[in-house]
Order: sequence, then structure tokens, then C-alpha cells
Amino acid sequence: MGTIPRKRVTIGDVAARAGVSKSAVSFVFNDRPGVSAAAKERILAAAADLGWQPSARARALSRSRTQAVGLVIRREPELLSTDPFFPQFMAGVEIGLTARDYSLVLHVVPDEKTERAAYERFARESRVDGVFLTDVRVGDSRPREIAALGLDLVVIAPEGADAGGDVVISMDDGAGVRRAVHHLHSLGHHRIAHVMGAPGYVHTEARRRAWQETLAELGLPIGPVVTADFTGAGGARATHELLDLPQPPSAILYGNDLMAIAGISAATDRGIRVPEDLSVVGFDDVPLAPYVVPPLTTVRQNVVSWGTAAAQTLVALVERKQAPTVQLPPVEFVVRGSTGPTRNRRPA
Amino acid sequence: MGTIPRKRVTIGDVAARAGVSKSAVSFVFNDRPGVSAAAKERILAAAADLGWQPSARARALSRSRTQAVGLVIRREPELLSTDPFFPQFMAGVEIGLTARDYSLVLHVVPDEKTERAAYERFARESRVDGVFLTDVRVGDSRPREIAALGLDLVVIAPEGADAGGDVVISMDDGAGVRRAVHHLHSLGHHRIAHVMGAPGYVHTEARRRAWQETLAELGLPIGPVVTADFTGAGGARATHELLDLPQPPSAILYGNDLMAIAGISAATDRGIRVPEDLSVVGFDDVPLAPYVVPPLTTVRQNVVSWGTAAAQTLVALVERKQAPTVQLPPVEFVVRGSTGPTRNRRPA
DNA sequence: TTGAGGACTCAAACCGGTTTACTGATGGCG
DNA sequence: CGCCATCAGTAAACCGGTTTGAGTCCTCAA
Repeated sequence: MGTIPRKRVTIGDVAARAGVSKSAVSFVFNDRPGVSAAAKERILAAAADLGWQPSARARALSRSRTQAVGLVIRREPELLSTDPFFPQFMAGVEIGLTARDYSLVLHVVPDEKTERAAYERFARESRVDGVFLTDVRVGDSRPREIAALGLDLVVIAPEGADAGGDVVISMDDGAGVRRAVHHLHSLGHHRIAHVMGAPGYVHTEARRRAWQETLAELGLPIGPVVTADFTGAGGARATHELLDLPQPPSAILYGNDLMAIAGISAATDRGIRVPEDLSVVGFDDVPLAPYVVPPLTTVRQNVVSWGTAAAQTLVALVERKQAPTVQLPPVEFVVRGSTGPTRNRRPA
Repeated sequence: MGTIPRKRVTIGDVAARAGVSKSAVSFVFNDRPGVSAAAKERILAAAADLGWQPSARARALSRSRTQAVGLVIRREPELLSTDPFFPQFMAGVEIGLTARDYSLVLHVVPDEKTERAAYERFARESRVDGVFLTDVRVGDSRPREIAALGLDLVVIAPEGADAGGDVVISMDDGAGVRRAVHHLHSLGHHRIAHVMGAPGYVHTEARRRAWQETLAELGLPIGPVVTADFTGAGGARATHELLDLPQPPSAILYGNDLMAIAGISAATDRGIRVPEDLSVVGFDDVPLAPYVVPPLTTVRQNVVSWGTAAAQTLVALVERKQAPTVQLPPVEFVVRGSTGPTRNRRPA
């Protein structure tokens, strides 16, 4: 005889098999008191036999909570596959979420309109309990909007960003920049330029500010700055602009690795050698950084750990529990071949 | 007086406001007949007034479907932020999913055990209706396992992969490789080596086979092959191995861009110039490819379109509808500066 | 005039859990 | 010994939708 067309096994089946009520099973699976050790054992055995596990669907409805959080990734197509941030961040988030049996719902959107729609959909459909917010911009209105939708929120932003009372996982972008400038200074560089990423972002601003403040502290002149956009093309353009200057810099600090690598390429095209004629520092430490010619000196941040911290914090927020205090590892500064001593020493 | 502590608005509120039953509201929101035009209008107005939208939670339970699909990303930490595949694929998936109001649930896992656990959790918790499977390996048992879990499945794999009856979105990895080999041949290259990616993957195998077959077609000797692992370190190691050969190749075709770029770096370190002494071809066209020195000749695939096709297919599968036939754009071969005519012409 | 059929509409059951209120049975204690 | 607190366990309500079955009202053909 064939197998009976097997329906999905439910909590009722488990209860029947263990000879108890549905409530008892529910209590056991939610670590609530009110079930004897013997009964608990029978219930667990029955569940194991039947291969039963509470359905997230049913649970979500009765608890009015999804056990899922959302992440909206907004990226220009050009930058989508370059950015080392999101893959690492998501890997970290995963670590923090699976430990608490949460899931991550993802939306990848191209522009602001679709981004807003994604958050609204999250809220209206009750698909997630809370969301992460990254790529914060100066004067960003999204935190308020998201809060208004009734979603719990954890913001990921550089230290010192105006958080307006939101829960923030903050990383110290400035520390890396400071180390970079000190490194260049110790190599004798005097004219240190900066190529900024896309304007408007808090982290773009934070990096520029740290660059400027460190130069001031060291008594160096505030070198030229060019605003770019985090893309390779933008980095190349900015580099040409800087090298066209009557008094070009001897070192350039870029807002990310992609621009820095494009910068090396642009310089090389002009016959300017790196690092003999020009020192280059990136930001991110993409996996390719050690393998470009010359290998890129850059700032490495532990993005995975931010993700984990952000996830733990968001889960705690959703469950109205005390958020664990997480210690984020400090930034690292990785010296490779793209920086070297300057030849044109401080002019008289 | 203060605002009344507002509860979540439900279908009942909408029904009451429109003066109809819950069923009528449900019918309207599911495009089912049986509601007069007048009633429909009142219902839509009421819903709009109240800002109501069906709750995904409740809908998932009553329909026994989540309107969400899952993607499990397994990547070694080293490769996580390098791989241009997943970000683009996810962006494409998003396009296909939002059109049908589906969501994407993501898990990023480090190894096989956690990967299996992720699929099991998807199924047991009923969190998703179907899943994508990528990075198919030779003799992969996962399609069977996933099917056994009762999840609908769409496999993304190179053409010719043994699909065992699964629904497959297949891309033609071989076409790109063939174009690359022809390109090198037309430049006069005779000894064309291949650096493979991580062994065991269907796409690693497909690329190697295409390389070999094209060489044979052109009457060229089957050059040396080295197995690597898609990482920069692996690519560098493989390159040194090839250049150490008594009769080193004049051109190397790599399994991906990261290895190719590391290969250029390794060759440069040895004083071998690219492309004068050695031509290099990558695979992927990462955004950095135009900006390394020299700019990388490589194969570009439209991964976004795979994602969209895969998403549309999976949704159709889940809903037991006819899958749309999607035409995937052909691969492109991008010639840049890392390939050039060989100096040591075909030996006598 | 009647009956069949179609168009609308609604009440109730259902999806599969969680939570609440309540019942018995113990047990500790004054 | 009597009373109250505690523990184990259950039935039923509930979460917020979808789906089914039955009922009402109209229209049209026989």
C-alpha cells in the first residue's frame, strides 16, 4: 500500500502523539513553565519523530511578529558589484541573526523612490519587525520616516553622525584617515590631497573632516580636495584634476579603494610613477588591493563585526530587551607598496 | 483629547467602513469576481482612507504561501566581497520579484553544514515558497535534497550542466571562453594556458572544457592548466607555476578577474611585462577591470538578467503557472590593454 | 407562472500557531 | 485540619487574512 498523502505536520499532530494539548507543546517550544519534565520529554520526542518545527507563518501571525528584519540596499548599478561593504555587512548580520533564529529580508533598489517604497512595503505588509539603515546622508530624513512607519530601526553610521536619538552602530572612519595622514606625514609628504566620495553621505563628510583636521594638527597645509563619486571613472577624473594643478600633491588619499586604484591607473597613464612620484592611499581594503600594481596601501575596517553588532542590537530592540554592548574592533591601516617617501621634500 | 491608541487596521475595519463583509474586501484585493462595481469602489476608497493593505503575515498563513523566496549564499570569507556575481544577481532577482510582489529572504553561510541547515530551516519554518540554487557542483546532491524538502527550485548553472530534470536558468560560459581563445589566437598566440577556478564547480569545469575544445578546434596544442581557487593568492601562485615552466605560455586565460589581476601582479613582480611578454584574459569584468594596469581584457556576462529570469521562473513555478520564456543576452568580450600580439611567434 | 441560472453577498470555517482564563491536584503552613 | 499558593495542564479565543457554501435577488426562457 502506498504512503498516505502526507499533510503538513502541525502542532496538533505532535500534541496528539505526546498525549497532551497543543498548549503544552507550545509552552515547551517557547521555554515557558507549566510542563513537567516527563511531559516535556515526550513532547520533544514526538516532535523529533514527526520532524516538526513551529511554522514561521503561523507564529508570525499569532505573535504579531515576523522574526525577520529587513535591509534595503540602494546602489547605483555601477557600484553594485564593487562595493565590499554590503557582502561583508550581510555576512555579519547573518551571524547575529541566526543565533536568534531571525531571517533577513533583502531589497536591492536603484533609487530613492524605490527605496522609500521598499520601506513602506516592509511596514504595510508587516513583513519584518525592524530594519537597518546604512549609507546615511547629511540631514537624512529616512530615520524619521522609518520610525513613522512603526518599524524598529538600527542606524549604521560613522561616529559623530547626528543620530537624532536613533540607535546607532557607529564606526570610527576618522581613525583610519588619521592613521593614513600620519603615515604619509612620516614619509615626508607635505602636500596631501584628498579625493572625496559621493557628496552628501555622512561617511564621505567624516573622512574629509578627519583628513582636514589631521593636516591641521600636523601643521601641514590643507591640500587640495576634489569631490568624486566612489566610482572608478570619478577617481580617475579627480586624479587628473589634481595632477593638472600647478603645484600637484605628492600624495593622495582617496575615499575608497576603487577610486584609488583608478587613480594609480590614471597617474601611470601620465607617466607618473607610484609610489616614486606619487603616493596613493585607499580606503576599504578590497580583496584586490594586494594584487594591483603597486599593491595598495589602505584602511581596513572590520565590516563583518558591524553587521553582527547591528543585528544583535536590532533583535534586542525588536524584542524590547537590553541591547548587548558590543565592542567593535579598531580599524587597521595596511601599508603596502603604493606609498613611499617623497622625493620633493618640504619646499623652503 | 489625545488620539485614540490606534490599533493596526485590519480587513474588518475596511469592511465595516465600506459596509460590506470581510469576504468582499478580500475578493476585491485578489481580483476575484463576485463584487459589484459600486461595492468595489467603496471598498477601495475605504482601504485607501484607512491606509490598509493586506498583512503579509495573515495572508501567508491562510494561503499557505509566503510570497517570498530564498537565496542561500555560500562563500568563503576571502571571496565574499570580491565576487561580482551575487550583488548583480540579487539586483536582477529583485527586479523579477518586486514586479510580482515577492520578497527575497537571504542567508549568507560559511560552509556546507550551515548551508544545509539554512535550506532545512527555510522548509521547516515555511519561510519561503521556493529557492534559488547557484554555484552548482559536479554531481551536486543539493537539487535532490532541496526537492525532498518540498521547496520549489530554480537552478542557475552553465549550459550543459546535468540538470536531472530541474528547472534551470543556464548561461553560456563557454561562449565567452571561446571568444577569448579566438582573440588570443588571432593575436598570434600559440601557447595559451588556463588557470582554473576552484575545482568541483560546474562553471569551473565548463570554462576549462570550452578552453580545451577551442584550442583543439583551432589546431593549437592544449596548453598547460593549473587548478586554483578563484582567490587572488591562488591566481598569483598559479601564475608563478606557469611562468616557471620550461616553456612558459605567451597567454593565460583565467577563471575569473581576481585571479587574472593577481596574475598580472605576479608577472610584473618577475619583470615580465603585460601585454608585451604575456597576454592576460580574465572572466567577469569586475568594475575594477578597466582601472588596473594594464586594463584587463575580459569576458562580461549580464548577470543581472540571469537574476531577473531566475526570479520570474521561480515565481511561475511556485504559482504553478507557465514560466515566461526569457531571452538571455549574449556574453560580451571586452578587449582592453592586457592582451596584445605575441612576440615569440609560433615556433618552427 | 415557474424554474434555472447568474450575480452578489455574507457567515463561518480554516490556516497553525500563541495566549489567556480556568480547572484540578498538591503541598506548605498556621 | 483548613486555606491559600503553586504547579501541571487544558479548552477556547485570538492573530488577520482566504475560501467555502449557502442564501438572496434578478433576469430570462420555457
